[in-house]
Amino acid sequence: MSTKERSGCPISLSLELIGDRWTLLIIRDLAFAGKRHFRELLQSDEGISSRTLAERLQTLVDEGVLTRSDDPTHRLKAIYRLTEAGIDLLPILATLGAWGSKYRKADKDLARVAKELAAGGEPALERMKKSLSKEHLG
Amino acid sequence: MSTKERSGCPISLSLELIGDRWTLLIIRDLAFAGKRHFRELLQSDEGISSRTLAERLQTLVDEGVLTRSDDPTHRLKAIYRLTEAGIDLLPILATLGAWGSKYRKADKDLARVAKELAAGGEPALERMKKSLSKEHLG
DNA sequence: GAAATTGGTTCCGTTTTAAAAGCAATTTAC
DNA sequence: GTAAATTGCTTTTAAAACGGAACCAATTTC
Repeated sequence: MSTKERSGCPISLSLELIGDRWTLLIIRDLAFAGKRHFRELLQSDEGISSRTLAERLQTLVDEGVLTRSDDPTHRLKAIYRLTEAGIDLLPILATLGAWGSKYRKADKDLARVAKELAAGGEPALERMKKSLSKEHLG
Repeated sequence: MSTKERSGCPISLSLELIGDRWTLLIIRDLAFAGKRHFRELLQSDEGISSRTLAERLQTLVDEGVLTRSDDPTHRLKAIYRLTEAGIDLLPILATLGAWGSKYRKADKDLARVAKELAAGGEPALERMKKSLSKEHLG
């Protein structure tokens, strides 16, 4: 993930940060699966390597999409949370999920969930954003 | 771009195909810039290499997101067009554009365009989809 | 006190990517 | 009619990204 920007196009700038095979899966697990710790995020079905996970988390923190804080109940644990910018990635996850449900061979149950979120339109997204704000921003 | 699927998650499946730094920029240029030919697509501000462009176009055709056809007016030219699946990527482009406009240092004018499309909501997207259908599906 | 758990780091081999040059077929300019 | 330009790629070479496995010190659990 290089840092040199290629153009001022908003789509391009987004892709420079989240345009890869892993970043949005990390966000997905923070948003939908309630994961907060490194070892939890390591356990995704897709099997991210610890090296890649560590690097992505670092960049996401640096770029203001996540925060990293100490777990008060366990000194070795770090807590990763979404920032407002991270929560605002939700519409992207939703549209990706809707497209994948429609055009790829997706798991039935997960496809249904994705379609429901998409069918709910902006109101459903706003509700979920608010819920995420409570969980992640406190 | 490996072909082995990592999970049945719709988001993950979408990212396997379009989760990289280039694919959605190609779609963007087909959808917003009216580009149709290889050399036109090569001229993006971001400077994709001809090797990467060729490989991406091939997979997108294979996966049913684009079509490739001969240009009747010029034997050396090929015409790339969006399929229905390609046109349905528009909401993803729109949300990516909106996020980039809000959280990255985007060009002012392009940010305005992106925000307008997002502000128009689903009706604006549907209108643009119909317009793209006319242009690409004929 | 030994074993397990924590968030990573290090190493190494493979895959992906960028940059540049090249190419045969065709079209355009003169 | 011929030389130059244009077409969609392919080839080559080198650099960067990535995956897998092992490893680590600090801490927590048993």
